[in-house]
Amino acid sequence: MTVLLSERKQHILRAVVINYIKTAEPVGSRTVARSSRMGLSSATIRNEMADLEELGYLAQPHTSAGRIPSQRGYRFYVDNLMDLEDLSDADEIALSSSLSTEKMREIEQIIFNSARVLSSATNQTSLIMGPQFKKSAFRQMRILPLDETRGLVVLITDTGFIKNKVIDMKQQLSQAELHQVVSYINQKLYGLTIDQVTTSLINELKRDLFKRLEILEQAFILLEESLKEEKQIRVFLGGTTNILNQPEFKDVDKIRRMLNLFEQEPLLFKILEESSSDDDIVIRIGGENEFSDIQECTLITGTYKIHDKTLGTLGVLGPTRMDYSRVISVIRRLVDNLNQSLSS
Amino acid sequence: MTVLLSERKQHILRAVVINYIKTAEPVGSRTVARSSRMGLSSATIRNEMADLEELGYLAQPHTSAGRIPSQRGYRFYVDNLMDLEDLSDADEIALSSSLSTEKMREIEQIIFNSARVLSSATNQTSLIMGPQFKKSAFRQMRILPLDETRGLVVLITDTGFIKNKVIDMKQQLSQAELHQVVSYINQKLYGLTIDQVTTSLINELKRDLFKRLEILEQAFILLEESLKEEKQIRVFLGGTTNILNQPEFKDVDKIRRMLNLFEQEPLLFKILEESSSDDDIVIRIGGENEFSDIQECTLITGTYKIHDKTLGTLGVLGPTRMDYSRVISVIRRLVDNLNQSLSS
DNA sequence: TTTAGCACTCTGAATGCAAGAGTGCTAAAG
DNA sequence: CTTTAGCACTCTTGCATTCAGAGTGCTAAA
Repeated sequence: MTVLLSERKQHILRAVVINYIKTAEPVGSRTVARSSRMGLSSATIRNEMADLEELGYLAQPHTSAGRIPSQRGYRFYVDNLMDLEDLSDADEIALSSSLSTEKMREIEQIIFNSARVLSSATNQTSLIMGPQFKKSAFRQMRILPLDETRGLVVLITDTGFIKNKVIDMKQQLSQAELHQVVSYINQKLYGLTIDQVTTSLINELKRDLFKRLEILEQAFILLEESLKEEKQIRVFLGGTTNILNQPEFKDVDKIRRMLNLFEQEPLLFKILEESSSDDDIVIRIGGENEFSDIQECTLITGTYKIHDKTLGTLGVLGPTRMDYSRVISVIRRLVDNLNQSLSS
Repeated sequence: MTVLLSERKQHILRAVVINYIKTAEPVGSRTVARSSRMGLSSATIRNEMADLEELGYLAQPHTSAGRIPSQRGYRFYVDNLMDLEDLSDADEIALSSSLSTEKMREIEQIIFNSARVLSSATNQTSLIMGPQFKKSAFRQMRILPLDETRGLVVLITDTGFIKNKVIDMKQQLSQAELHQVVSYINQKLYGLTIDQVTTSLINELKRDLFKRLEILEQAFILLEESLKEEKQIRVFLGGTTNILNQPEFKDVDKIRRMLNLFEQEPLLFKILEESSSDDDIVIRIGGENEFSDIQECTLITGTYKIHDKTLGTLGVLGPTRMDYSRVISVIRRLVDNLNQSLSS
């Protein structure tokens, strides 16, 4: 996989990719000859392009059409030819302003907002996976009496999740008793990730406490339900309609398959998880994706974290013909922003 | 607006509507002659259909095509001709099973699930608006100390909303003091709807208490933010891709406009609110809709409530050619179900 | 009042044609 | 040996034409 292409071929490949990204039309030799001012005639370019096709970097929709980059061509472009410019000042301003909308309080809101910004900045569909509840560490549980027979159970994790549920208590409970039970639970569970709070552990707790208090059964139900419920983590989508603007999706059937995918959260989750890594940014071009549904697409993802602990992944999904450079810059920017906003 | 149509015309109109709903093809005189066994030849039917067109109940896409119902035709059908059958046993079973998935705990989950069920039972896109936070009555506010410097503020309404926020307290606060403040607030706000808790009322409270305690500022922030944040109520969508299956949406441009609409929650909210009423079920056919974006669609909505207090609205949005009878039955069924599940 | 018959209209699919874009190849020029 | 000009060839796209099929409206007879 070493670089075997002559300087000139690289130039031409680059020109084709850039041009195709911009116009979505197969690009012909004339166009390349004109755009890359290397003083060569279209005939020469033609020969080189034929070679590039032979080597698998370009493809031809049909004889006598221009060339379009193949998956391999994009890959080579991304790895060797693309220059990553910083965002323009205008972009930078636009982004900051739509992100910094004062301190948003809910973590969900931050994520949701990011999805919106990401999609509108890239004109593609964006996906964001929020912090995973199950990987969060149990911090504490509280029970707040509401009236004689009811109480509010609250469960808090280190990543800022707050789950709650109103429960009916069968008997009245003294403050002291309540306090005792709750602190016992807290002591047992503190620091464990939600993943680690297994049903058997809960049952064990129950055994310890049940003899004394049958009342809190519903508090345990909250715990147990939390475990189940969050199997599928929420994935936020932005700009799902952007995909309709792409000329590669003018076929209703393709659109249907794509939108269908978007409605299946668990699948989206898998796709994102699959693509998340400790690396900076992951780029999956066409067939490099595991999932057959998106093998005509490119997925670019970044991972945001806090104190080296991975929180979630965000990314952009679009046709392989996308503005790689720009999308990468925007994702970088958003990852930075999330890292920062969430460290509070 | 009295019924001026002869028995026979009604029969024919009915046949046309039913047929068109099923096939999505303009229906011609031959088809009607065959399907409605009234022993008339196609020529006779033809004359009647010409009359019905004159009267505005039918329309012709072009000369020498069959007829399709006009908006007025649908309206007449819905008001006078449609017979509402109960759901088939099979449907009934399918619905019950997907609805009764044990007691779901979160109100949001119930709503969300209903959206899914509604869309898949009707093959259309469904919209559901949850209970309106702002119309809920303040029940109580609590502050739960977490550690020395932080506390959890919890806000509870009569419709089961639970809002919470972790706050930093600048100074430590004794249990007693805390209790005093909180119960003062509760006393002042109890029973008011969130709508009625205006900024000025909050400021008044602040004035009363500030002198004593500057610490709780953030608790007030929760209150204030709750007011702002929930301006746009969540609208849940189900089966947005169903619309792609309808032959009337085979144009990418229409699809785009539709999906775009779906991304604009505030608009959806308006549409639903507009269409909600104390009546049982509201049907808006084509141009009867206020919003120009959906004037090629029919919106059928039902309103669910608890103890005569309106909680929210749910509905189905699809092409004017939809299976009115079935959709109405399903919506009725779901409204009943929601009324019941939410009365706990 | 109903019906049979017929001319007429419109759609949609199939076909053919011309223009345009781009290629591949060959032969000449550098 | 590399580059370029020229040219024949291919494929798409848009446009016009044709033709069968479906359905109508009208007229005249039952």
